[in-house]
Amino acid sequence: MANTSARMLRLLSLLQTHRYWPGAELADRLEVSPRTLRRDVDRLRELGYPVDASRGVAGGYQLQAGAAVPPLLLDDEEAVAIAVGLRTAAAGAVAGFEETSVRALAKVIQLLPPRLRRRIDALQAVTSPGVLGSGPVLDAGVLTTIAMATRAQERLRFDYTPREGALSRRHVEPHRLVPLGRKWYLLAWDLDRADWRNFRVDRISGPDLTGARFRPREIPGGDPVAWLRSRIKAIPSRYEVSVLIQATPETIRGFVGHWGDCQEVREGVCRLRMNVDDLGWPALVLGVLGAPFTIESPPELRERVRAAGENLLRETTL
Amino acid sequence: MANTSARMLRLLSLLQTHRYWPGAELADRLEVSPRTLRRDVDRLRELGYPVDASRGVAGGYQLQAGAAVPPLLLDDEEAVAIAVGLRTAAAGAVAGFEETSVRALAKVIQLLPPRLRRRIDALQAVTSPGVLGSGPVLDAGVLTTIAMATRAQERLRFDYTPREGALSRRHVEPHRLVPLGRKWYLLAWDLDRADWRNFRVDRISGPDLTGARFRPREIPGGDPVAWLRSRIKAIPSRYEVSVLIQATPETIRGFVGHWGDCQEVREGVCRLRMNVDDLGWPALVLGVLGAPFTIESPPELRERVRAAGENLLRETTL
DNA sequence: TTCGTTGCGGTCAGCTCCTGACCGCAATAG
DNA sequence: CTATTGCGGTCAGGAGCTGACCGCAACGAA
Repeated sequence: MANTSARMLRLLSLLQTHRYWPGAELADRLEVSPRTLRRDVDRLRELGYPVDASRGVAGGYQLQAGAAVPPLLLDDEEAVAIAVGLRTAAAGAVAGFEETSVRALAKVIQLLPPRLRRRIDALQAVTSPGVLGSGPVLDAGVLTTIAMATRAQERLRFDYTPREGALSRRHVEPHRLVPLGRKWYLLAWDLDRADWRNFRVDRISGPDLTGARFRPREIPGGDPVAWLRSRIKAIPSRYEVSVLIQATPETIRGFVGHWGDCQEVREGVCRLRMNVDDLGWPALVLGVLGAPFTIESPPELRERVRAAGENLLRETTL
Repeated sequence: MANTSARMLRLLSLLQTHRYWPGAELADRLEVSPRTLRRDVDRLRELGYPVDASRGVAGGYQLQAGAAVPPLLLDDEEAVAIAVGLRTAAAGAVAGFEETSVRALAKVIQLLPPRLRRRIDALQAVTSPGVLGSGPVLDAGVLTTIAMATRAQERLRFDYTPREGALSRRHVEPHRLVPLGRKWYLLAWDLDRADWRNFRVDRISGPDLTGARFRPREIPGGDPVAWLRSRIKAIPSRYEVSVLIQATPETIRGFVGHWGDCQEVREGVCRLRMNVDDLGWPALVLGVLGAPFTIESPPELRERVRAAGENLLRETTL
């Protein structure tokens, strides 16, 4: 408690919160003399954390950005916000960040006190609406639990419903979570079958950490992603969509964000390209934009657009 | 360097990464005797970080979740993932979390080394698509800069384009960022006008931190949100959407997530309610679901859906 | 069961380095 | 110019850190 290390952490924490601190106040809070505070600040600087100081009336100390990421000292709210944000990103809201996000999430969650975990779970329903038509909605709790088990090298039990076949309880050593073609896969050593298996995360339910540690086995070939790709029968076929739209690039980007690439081909006309699994999404973008358009590819989109249009015009009485 | 504090941080960092560490290896890495390592572990425990130890062959140390959030020691990737996730959440991907997210984001960003900030900025285009039809797309960089200025109590200059009137350069003391009705507002003391003003963040461009500190003034009344509400002429009128859809609640929730409230009114028919600023979004939902529906309110939605349907059926050649 | 491995914690001597007090100096705002 | 605030040198005292050594307690494999 009266420890130097603890005091340094508290000092870092103080510097991370308010931003500008008079030296006297810091010294007071840390219950040391101003001289010792100056020494502590020096120590932080030696550790690589750039602490700025300004003199004169209303001078003070301030932690700046440095070369390394300093230990983040978070309060409850911030920690929850970070976890929620990461969950959203992991669920696919930010393309290309799924895996990194889920790794960071596992780290954060593991360190979080149980009460905060519960708060995050309670907010589970509040995850992003996903991307329309992006396929089955992933249970963020399931994903998180698996990520934690993978990270902690803990055996995992869960219920699995294969594409065809009945639900069964599995017992595995989770090896790695891989996002592939908009879906999450768990690559694991199946203890009952004594072999490597992959599982689609959206088919997993009721995951339980067993608490039993294991020594990670070597994945054959060494590259989990390559191995997974070779094993998955069908990566969901994707459509390459290309349409011309009579609108400004800004308007279009406002709707599709980064989910599509928008190029102006001539004054007032843009070519929008996107890769999707489901054609419902581009169809509706066209509908809601309400601008004249031409479908270049794929042909299936034309069918889909027609069907969507007819459905929209056919309001019924339920 | 050979400091105890530094060593404790390194130990915490090690315990946060791999998860299970044999004592001998930790002692080796920290270049101390095993006895000292045990003492360091004890110190961590005294500081409130629960470090588990298991004995026997393959024993080791492990950091568990405790009562407080320990200092998060992140590597570059994790830090970037967190920032990107928070940005996404702040941009409105997670309802109700905008403000908390932006506060946490400001904290994280400020501590991040410049090279990581650049990486995040480079990923700016990769923010979430927002919610379709949610209005103007917010520049995450602008929002972040303002949040940093607010947090750091630094004066801010930016270009502002009011709803009516010409662009002008402003110089303000940023007081608070408030998300209101799906838009962000900056509440600030305008230095040129010597009065409180509020600014819509999506009308702000080219924000610059001046580096000049200021002592925060008292907002009249003390409640920034209340003050802001009273000043904003028109909070964007919201529509209360209510539709009947012939589909299971699960299907509908899979698409709308938490953005709507879905109640089964009778077998196979649900009532979906949502509050939106823009009718494009509910129109999209109806279209993508592709199920029979009845619009209960508002009447404008019927127009909108009809227009979208007709537009879809009228492909042209551009 | 037995045995090896690994963590636990007491004790001790040595000494590092932390602390507070005191000082004069430098930068900054008004 | 002056008050305020941070900077850093020096010193003496002592808190507390370190490594070495010890026997003990879990744990798992043979």
